[in-house]
Amino acid sequence: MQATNGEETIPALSELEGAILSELRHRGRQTAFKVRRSFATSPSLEWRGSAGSVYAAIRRLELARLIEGEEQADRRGTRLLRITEQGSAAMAAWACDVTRAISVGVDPFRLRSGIWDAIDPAIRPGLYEQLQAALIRDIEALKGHRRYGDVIETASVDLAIRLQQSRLDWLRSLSARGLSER
Amino acid sequence: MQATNGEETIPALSELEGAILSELRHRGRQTAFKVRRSFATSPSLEWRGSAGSVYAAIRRLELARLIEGEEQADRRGTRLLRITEQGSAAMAAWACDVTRAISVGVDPFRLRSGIWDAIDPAIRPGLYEQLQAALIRDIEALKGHRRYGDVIETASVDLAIRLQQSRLDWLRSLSARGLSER
DNA sequence: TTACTCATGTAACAAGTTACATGATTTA
DNA sequence: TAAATCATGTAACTTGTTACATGAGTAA
Repeated sequence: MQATNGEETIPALSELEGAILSELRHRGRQTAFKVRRSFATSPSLEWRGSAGSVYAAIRRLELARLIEGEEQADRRGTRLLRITEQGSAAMAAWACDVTRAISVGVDPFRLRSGIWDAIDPAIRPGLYEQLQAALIRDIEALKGHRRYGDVIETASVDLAIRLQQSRLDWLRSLSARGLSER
Repeated sequence: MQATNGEETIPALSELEGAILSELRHRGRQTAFKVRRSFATSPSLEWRGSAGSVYAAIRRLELARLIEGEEQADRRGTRLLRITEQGSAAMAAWACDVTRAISVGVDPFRLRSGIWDAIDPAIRPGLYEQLQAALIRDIEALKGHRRYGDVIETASVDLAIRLQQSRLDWLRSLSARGLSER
């Protein structure tokens, strides 16, 4: 996120900042703690939503007036956060950035896929077996998760299932090709 | 990546470090510059392979003795890098880490998918239109790219195409559902 | 000889991570 | 009342980013 330039903010939101805004937009007033926890239970390893990142991002968003906090009459200093109108606009711009939205992102599977073809042929079938089994388990877990999620989460989980399924299809297409060649 | 503990290295390679090792493993001796350039032309926005990160990662990998450099008889200080045996082992461990490999990663499309459903209905159809058009263009570009890539890159490009296709299918399933409801 | 590509990096900054610290409130 | 959960953060660190600096070799 960039700083204010004196007149107006030109917020190029990070993925975390966008996600925090959308969390507040769709679930209403939340404490920072709850925002953070909703990230912690996300199905991504890369997405820890650590305290250090979330509280820092919230401070940045508040400075840019994209969110506001209200102190509660509470001895533990609970603050309820809500998104401002400018925040909604910034979030919409972030969500509708087509170039960024369709970017392939950081995909650990894709990054490793080229290597698997060249590893020791003695362990390769076992690895493919493990990958397929892990993908199948993950798809099942996501399907279970989908039942309890709300509308906003459903899209995300649905896409995660499609991603894992397409990885699985790719692995199976490798095996099929391998068999036909022998 | 973790430091040596006096006796042995326990390298938990970052994605960049793993990618550098696999680049050297599969394309043979390379200058840091060429490794870097091969990342710069990658199809990911999140993957810049900036000078700062690549040269720093190479220094870390060299300190951990996962790669070695040889000075060339050259007045511009060209150094050819190659992977060591320990480097190959570390790369294999990194590539075969099933849990990390099947992680869904940071997916900008999935992160935004839940928001699109709730944006202004006046602009939503246009957005979906733009997303579909951009995905189709990207798939065409990837297909063109595939023809010139080597064996290692083919897997990665193939998976990128499958990812974009599954996003496109998801968008089309939304439109189909939307139409049937009206 | 001018411009481009190859090749090395550094400096300042941004934005994550883990691990820790502190205390209030609720539940078993 | 003990343990779990809610709630706030900070400190030290890691690993990326952009933008800049420097210079050698090559092709127009």
